[in-house]
Amino acid sequence: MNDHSVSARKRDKRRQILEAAVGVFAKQGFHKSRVSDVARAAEVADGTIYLYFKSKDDILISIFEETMADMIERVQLAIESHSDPLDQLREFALFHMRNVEEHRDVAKVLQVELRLSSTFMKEYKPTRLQQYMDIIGRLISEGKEAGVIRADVNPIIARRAFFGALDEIAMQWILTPNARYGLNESAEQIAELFVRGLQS
Amino acid sequence: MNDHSVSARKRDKRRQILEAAVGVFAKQGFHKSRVSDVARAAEVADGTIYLYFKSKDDILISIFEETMADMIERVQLAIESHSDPLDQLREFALFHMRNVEEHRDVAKVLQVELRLSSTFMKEYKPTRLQQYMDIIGRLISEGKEAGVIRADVNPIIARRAFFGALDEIAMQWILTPNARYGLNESAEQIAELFVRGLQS
Amino acid sequence: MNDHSVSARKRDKRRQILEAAVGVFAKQGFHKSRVSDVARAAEVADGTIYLYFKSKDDILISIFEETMADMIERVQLAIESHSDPLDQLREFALFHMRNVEEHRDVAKVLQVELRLSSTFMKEYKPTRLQQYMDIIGRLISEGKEAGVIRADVNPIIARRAFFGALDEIAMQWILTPNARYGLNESAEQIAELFVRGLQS
Amino acid sequence: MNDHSVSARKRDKRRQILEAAVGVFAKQGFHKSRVSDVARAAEVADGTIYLYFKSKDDILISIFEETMADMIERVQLAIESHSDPLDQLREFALFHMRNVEEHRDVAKVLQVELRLSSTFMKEYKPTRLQQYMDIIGRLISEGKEAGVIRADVNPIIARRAFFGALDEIAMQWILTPNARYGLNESAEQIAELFVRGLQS
DNA sequence: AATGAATGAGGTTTCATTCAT
DNA sequence: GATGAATGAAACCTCATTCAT
Repeated sequence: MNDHSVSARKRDKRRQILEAAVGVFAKQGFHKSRVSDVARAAEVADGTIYLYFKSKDDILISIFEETMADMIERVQLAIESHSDPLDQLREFALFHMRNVEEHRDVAKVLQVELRLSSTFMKEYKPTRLQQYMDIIGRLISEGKEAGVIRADVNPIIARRAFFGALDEIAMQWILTPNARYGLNESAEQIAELFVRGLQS
Repeated sequence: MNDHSVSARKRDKRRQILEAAVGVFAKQGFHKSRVSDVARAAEVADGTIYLYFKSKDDILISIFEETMADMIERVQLAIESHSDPLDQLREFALFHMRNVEEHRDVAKVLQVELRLSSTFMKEYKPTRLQQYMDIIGRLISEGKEAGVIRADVNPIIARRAFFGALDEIAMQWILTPNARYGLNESAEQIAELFVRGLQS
Repeated sequence: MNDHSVSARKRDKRRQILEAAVGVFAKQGFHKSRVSDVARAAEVADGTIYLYFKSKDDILISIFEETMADMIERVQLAIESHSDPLDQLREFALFHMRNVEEHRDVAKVLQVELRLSSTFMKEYKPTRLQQYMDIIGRLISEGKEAGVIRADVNPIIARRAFFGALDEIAMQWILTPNARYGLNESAEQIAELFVRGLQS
Repeated sequence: MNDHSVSARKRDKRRQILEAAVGVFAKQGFHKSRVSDVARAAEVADGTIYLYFKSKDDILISIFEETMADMIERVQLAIESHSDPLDQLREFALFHMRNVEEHRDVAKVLQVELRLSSTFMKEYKPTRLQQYMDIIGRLISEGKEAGVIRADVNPIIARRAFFGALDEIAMQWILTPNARYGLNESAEQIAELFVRGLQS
């Protein structure tokens, strides 16, 4: 057995636990999920979890970190196909909502459960979230430089407002079993609102 | 002892507990606050709390309910001074942020602690929050009827986007001890964004 | 208002509480009954109970004491109509069971609830119960002197065995909603057993 | 480590807790004993108790269940040495009392503490006690068939009367530190009483 | 005598984490 | 690396009782 296969197996087991955790947390909620529930779902022993994660919270944070890293990468690819910053913003909104729709379990854990965890938002600094929002901020700044966005727009405030709008709608959609509006329509509406609101 | 003084004393004690709870929850967080911490701060015995509230969660929910009821009333008064729905929306944003700024402790409990409580958002239906958001929705609908807001705006999506934007900024301001931007500037920026975004 | 009426009213309120307590304890069980439940049933304030009884346990003990005092008096009247100690024993059994049947609530409290109270049987010395059982013991001793009961019967053991037999059957009847045998038949059977068992 | 030693150790720890519990409950009473008292006596952590028992009540019920199962087995062996049902009844009485005398702590827990526990006698159906009493009933029925016991004896009533008599005496002996009569004499007296009372 | 608001002690159970095997 | 038995900290709430009015 060579090094590669060992570390590959290791990564596999880590992934195995992470995927089991997403399912368990989405179904029962983070708080109500016991570590042993995750262990059972991942088909490992309780103690094994602690070979890969520092704590129960660390599992949640890892889900967040890794999902966000992936999203940051993919959203950048998605917006590359446009050149106008405003079109890119629209693309961002569509991407975000499509992502929530396609990975409901992951989205539920990130949107709902993550916030119910007392460590998050307080002790943990969500750098990844910052990075994700920074993409929005960069687009706004580029728009300002290109003259398509009003000069008096504060990119720091605007990017957070944009993200807040997307986030609130996504949260609602996740919590409501049968939402009245699809996320696609919501994304379009929000994009339209902000594009009009931002442009010179 | 007449009826007035008795029920007044009773109301007083309830308020005494509620105010102590806001302080304790804002400082230590809801989860880390013990009922006896609230009792000590309110200068009553632990058991007394349960004469006025069903449970620890009930204290949190009562803070929410009563603060929201008050805000709903006051925001309606605040927007009455304007007649244009778009001006009223701007006033709403300013009112909301002014409120967060002036009652930081209460805002912190509502914005942060309430969401960390596992009962809330899941078992408890936040009717008051709905009512508060409904005011935004009503302004948008009125704006559409008056022709100052685009006909293709979906008020249900837009009101939630507007609230989400305000909420995200407020959350950030509360969690960041020394925020770069005052809430007043943020309110203006968001109002401007949405007014431009919504208008025909 | 003269002394008589005052103390009469006092006795009335005491009785009022005692009767309410029997009902409440029989229905909910002593342990699950709160003092305020008894107060509400007796239509007095919680504190009033403590003007008449030292503690919650004291209510239970008072029910016991007063019921037993009454039963001791009445059972003596009942057995007076017979002269043969063995007939008197039979009468005792019949009286005991008739009493359980006719005052099911009181019996339930005495038989079941009293024993579930941790003070009773341990700290409290049930003198009245002793007195009640002494009547059986006396009948047995008289029977021995009269020669109708075997000389080798130990009255102290026999009286407790007799009471234990009655008590166990009564307990079962009280706990079983629809008992297979009426208490009258049980009394006859036990009497027959002991009369035959005791006689020379 | 082989399977045997693992499950043996497991059984050992369970027994360790059970034996500690008997001692603690007998000394302090079930109600006054805290789970941590039992844990300390058994030299395990508080939480370990809950790996073997569902609740504090479950410990008590387990003591009862397992002791009764053992007694049922042993009393049947004990009465096998006789063939006459009346001799067997006598043997039963002697066995029962000998058992109480030899396992005073266990008997105290079963006789006294079990009844003071509010769950028992009310929610829990004591099947084992029924089985134990059934042995008496069976002996009586066999006696009737063999013609040594009166035809008009109701076995259901008689068996409970017999058990009640034994139980009441045992209870008294356990509660009275220096009882006047040994349990052996009491067993003989009760056996004599019932044998004479039952026989044709 | 009557009230009832206020008191405050007290204990079971869960479950994240550890560590000997 | 993997296991899973063992650990032990931690806090909500009830309700008998008191006492100022």
